[in-house]
Amino acid sequence: MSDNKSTKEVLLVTAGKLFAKFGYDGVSTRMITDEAGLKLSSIHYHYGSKENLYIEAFRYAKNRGVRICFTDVAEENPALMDSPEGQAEIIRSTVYRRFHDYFRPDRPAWEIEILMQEVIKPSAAFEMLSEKLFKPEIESAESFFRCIKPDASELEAHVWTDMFHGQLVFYSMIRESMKRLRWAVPVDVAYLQAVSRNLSRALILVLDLPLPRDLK
Amino acid sequence: MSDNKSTKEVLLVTAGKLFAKFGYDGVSTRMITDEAGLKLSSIHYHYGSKENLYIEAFRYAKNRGVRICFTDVAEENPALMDSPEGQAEIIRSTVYRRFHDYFRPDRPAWEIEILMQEVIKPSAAFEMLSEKLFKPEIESAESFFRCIKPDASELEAHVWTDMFHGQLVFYSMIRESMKRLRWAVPVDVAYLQAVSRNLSRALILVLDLPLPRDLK
DNA sequence: GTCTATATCCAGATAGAC
DNA sequence: GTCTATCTGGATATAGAC
Repeated sequence: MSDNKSTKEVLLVTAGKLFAKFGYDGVSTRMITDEAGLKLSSIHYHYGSKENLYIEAFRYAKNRGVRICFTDVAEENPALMDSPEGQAEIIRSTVYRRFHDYFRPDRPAWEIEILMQEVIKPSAAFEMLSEKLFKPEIESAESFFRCIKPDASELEAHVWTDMFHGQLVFYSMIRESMKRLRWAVPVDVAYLQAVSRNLSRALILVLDLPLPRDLK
Repeated sequence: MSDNKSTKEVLLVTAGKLFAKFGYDGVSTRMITDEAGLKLSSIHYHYGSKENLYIEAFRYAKNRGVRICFTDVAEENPALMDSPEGQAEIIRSTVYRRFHDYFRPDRPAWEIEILMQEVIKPSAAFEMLSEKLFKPEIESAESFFRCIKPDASELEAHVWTDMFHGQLVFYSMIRESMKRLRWAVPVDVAYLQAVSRNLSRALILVLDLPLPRDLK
């Protein structure tokens, strides 16, 4: 048996990092095994094929993290839904926690990037993803917005939802090019906290809710 | 000579569409020529290499459209900078015109997508782009924000700028997956008008400027 | 379980007839 | 300018020794 499990995991994580960075087509099996200090055939022994290795890395990334949505926060403290101040607080808290979940420094960036790649360039794995990961997410946000603004059109609820998810997708994917465009200003924890704060303010103001004290 | 120019153009547009959709690595030269109804060697005759064809398609896309920025609109009517109402109007107008430029129905989507791909997955062409396309764009937005909010931190100016460009990148890239996630709600002209309206409102409110009448 | 060697295929590019 | 035929390299995957 030797350290079977360890080798398999090393392959998965090494592959995950590379797939997240260069995309499925941009990574060769040799790149993965060279990087991992293993031989080419180890991929086929442990995973059968490159595609299957991708799917496993993907699944692994999908099952990590917390990914709290608006409705989860609302359910934690239902009284918040009753006042505009409480509704604003749900938004502030959800945005903050989601940014924290996605971008906390001890979380490998590839785990988010490999998921976001699918949104931008859907592959064969997209259906699996969209049902279990994206759709519940989107529906939660939309139902929250429609609940606090029952007079809003369906279109408006979509657009508000997109504003949230759009920022998450954007900052997950553009860190490399940001490094090259604004080398003096790193997209680090402080930067993303400012983004989170700004996004909360934007959503709360656009929804015509009162700003919490610390967002004034 | 025969119809030399026409063949060359057909190759460029066909390749551009495919590169925008599948990325550079995701497209083979044979895919391009099959799609165009031509033979493989036509690429090398007219463009020398696959990479060069990509760069030419890229250049072509880069040189189309208008891409008005905040400072352009401000310069068109300098008096607007003097009042908060005018500043809000600059934002409204810039966002509207930019969305119109990017997403108007008679504009082939690939011309935008091939540019945005570079932001998400920078290639060898990135430097060429970033100097002439992205950097001026970013600097224009930042200098506008710093001009109307001189007390804001550098970080805040960046974050506001990102909110604008983030939405443009997001809606340029996610149309395919949106089709599959929210098939009942097409991301069409009406949708993108709602997005533009919402983004204007968000920027104006976040900057603490007065909302124009039609955005109330 | 991991290695080497190899099979098979498809990519980008080139040569040369027409 | 466009074609067919071909070169060369790199890709995924497999076979079989250890």
